[in-house]
Order: sequence, then structure tokens, then C-alpha cells
Amino acid sequence: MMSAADGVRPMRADARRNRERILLVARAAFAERGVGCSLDDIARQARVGPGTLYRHFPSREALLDAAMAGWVDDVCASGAAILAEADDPLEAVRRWFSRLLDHVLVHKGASAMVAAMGDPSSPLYASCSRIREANETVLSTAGDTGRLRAGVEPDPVARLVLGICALAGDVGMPRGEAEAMLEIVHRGVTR
Amino acid sequence: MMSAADGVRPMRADARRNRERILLVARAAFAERGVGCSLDDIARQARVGPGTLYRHFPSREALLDAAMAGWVDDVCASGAAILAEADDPLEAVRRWFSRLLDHVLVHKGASAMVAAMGDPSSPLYASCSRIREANETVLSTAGDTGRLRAGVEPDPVARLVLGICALAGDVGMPRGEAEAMLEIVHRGVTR
DNA sequence: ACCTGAACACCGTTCAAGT
DNA sequence: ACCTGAACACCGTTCAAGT
Repeated sequence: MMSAADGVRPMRADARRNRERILLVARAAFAERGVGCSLDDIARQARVGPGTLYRHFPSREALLDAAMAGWVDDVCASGAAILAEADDPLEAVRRWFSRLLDHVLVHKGASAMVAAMGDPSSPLYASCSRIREANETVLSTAGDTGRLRAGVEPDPVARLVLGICALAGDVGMPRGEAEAMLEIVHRGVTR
Repeated sequence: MMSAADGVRPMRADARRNRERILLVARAAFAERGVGCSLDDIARQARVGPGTLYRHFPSREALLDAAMAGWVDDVCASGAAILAEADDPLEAVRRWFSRLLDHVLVHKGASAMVAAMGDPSSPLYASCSRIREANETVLSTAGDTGRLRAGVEPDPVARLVLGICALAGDVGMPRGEAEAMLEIVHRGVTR
């Protein structure tokens, strides 16, 4: 458990406001212009100096992680919800893939997450791992019912699905094409 | 048929030499530092002014396409060779995926090709289409023997396999992980 | 016809000076 | 403690001047 006594001193009010404004602008900028967009622009739009952006987020990845935290929460919660609702575990897997695609197509940044999956030093690693765990839960439920192929490891599947979502988001692929790819993966892992 | 009379006038000798030197340097640079590496560096290493690079290759994609032409030739020829050698069409599909991975892991640039697949105006579109055709040939041979799942379209498969290769190349993924993903796709399209 | 290299605009990053 | 904005290095791109 954390508390104020652990050294998590509250930020000065203006710093907190700046931080929030940067995040708000960054989320919109990443979604509209992609995760490679100019950080200077973000700082300008948030009406702070470039140094202020760097003080709060020392790297593009750090900013990316903070900006994505919200939808990563949502998508992980979706995983649990899908399992609870669906009666067919195979359909649950399909819905899980599709939900992941939904989020990535809007918010982008999945390519950075895939890159971070193998790199514990990345600021995105924690978010990455949360998605990986959600994926593991959905898949293992299907596995327990015997509907998964033998020898299917959840992590390559997570990488693959995230990778497809990343590709679709970065390239601006029509949704249907991305779905077709996910369907191939679905057939490849289930029986 | 093309001939000198069609307006394909020969280049001046120094221009031809410069062009070749730029391509030689570019191939090494893309392979070592990735397809996003500095074009200024390439010009410097090839000992030409930046303007000369732009005269020969008006965009990064144009340079990329010229630099990749060689291995695209090779990989397409591989497709035919694999079909001729292999007795099992399923094994041929597997080998085809694997061969594509080999080339991309060395030369990079597959992400740009995936992006170009849906964009006929891209300088990479022609190379892209050649790979797509090779893929179509290998897959349809397997399809003729009834070893392909019903409703499998070759193009989404091409995009998917190229996409995985691109991901593996860009992220520096261990070969085994990429193979694991390709195996899932293989199971997804065959029976 | 082709090459050169200076020039420009833009971007990420740092840091001394301020409050 | 935090912010500002000037400064620096780097890169893509253009173009006037040369041969």
C-alpha cells in the first residue's frame, strides 16, 4: 500500500494543471496525427514551454505510456467482462481480439507497445504486461474447455494480435481487412 | 518491349556511378540502421551532395524501392523454386513464409511495403504486387490440392505474413518468436 | 546534364535565468 | 519547485551557382 508518507509528495497546483493539459493534448494528437507527431506541437498546444513537457515526461515513450493508461485500463476490463458475458469461450476469444482492435484503431500507439513487449526497461513495459495478462486469462479459459489447439502459447498470440492491430492503426487499414487477419489468427489458435 | 528509341536515354557516366554508389551505401545503411536512417548520412557516405541523392531518388520510398529491388527479385524466384522442389504443398507454404522472413530480417523495409500494399501511388507498390503475386501462386497451388481452408483469400495472408516479418525486423524480435507467429498463421490457413 | 553546398524550416533536447 | 524560452545539433528539402 502507498501513502503520502512514502515520498509521493503532491505536485504543485500549476504543475499538476500543466501535466493534465499536456496529457489531454497528447491523447488527441496521438489519435489524430499518430504517435510520431511533433512533441513541440503538443507543448505549444498545451501552452507550455518544451522544457516543461520534458520535465513531466522525459521521453516520448513516457508520455505515450501516460497518455495510453486510460484505454489500457478499459481494454483489460473488457477482457474480464467478455469472459463473464460470453457462454462460448471461442466466441470470447474472437470478441477479445476485436475489442483490442477497436481501442488501437482509435488511440494508436500499439506498435510502440509491441516493441516494448520484449524490453523490460521500456516505460511501456508495465502497460504491455497488463494487456498480456488479460490476453492470457481469456486464452487460458478457452484452453481449459479444450477448445484451444495443443501447444498454443498465449504470449506469441498476444504479440501477433497486438502487431496486427498496430499495423492496421499505423497504415490506416480498413477495418474489414484487419478483421480478416484476426480471423486467420483465431482459426490458427482454436479448434 | 522497350528500346533506346523510347526515350530511355543512357545516363551520363558520372551520374550512373553516383547512382550506383548511393544504392550500395543505402542498402547497407537500411540493413544496419533501419529504413528510417538519415538520408544525409547516406549521401555523405556515398560522397555526393544531398541534392544529388534527391535528383536520383526524389523520396525515401523511391530510394527504398530501388535498394530493395534485388531481394524482391530473389524472394519471388524463391517462391517458384519452393513450389518446384517441395512435394507437400503445405510444407511449401511453410517454407515460403520462412523464406520471406529470412529476407526481411536482413534487409528490413517490409513495414514500408505493407503500407504500400493499399496505396497504388506509392513507389513501392510495384514491388509489393510482385510479392503478392508470388504469394498467390504458392497459396493457390496448396488450394488446388484441397489443403487450404475454405474462404482463405491470398491477399490478407500476404499482408499478414509481410506484417509479421516487418514487425520482427523493426522490433529486432528473436527469430524463434517470429517463427511461432508464422506457424499460427500457417495453421490458420491450412487444414 | 549533372553536381555542389549553402540555405531554410523543422524538430528533439538541454539548460541558464527567472518566479 | 517549477516554468520559460533561447540555444544547439540534426535532419529533410530546395535551389542558385557552377562544370
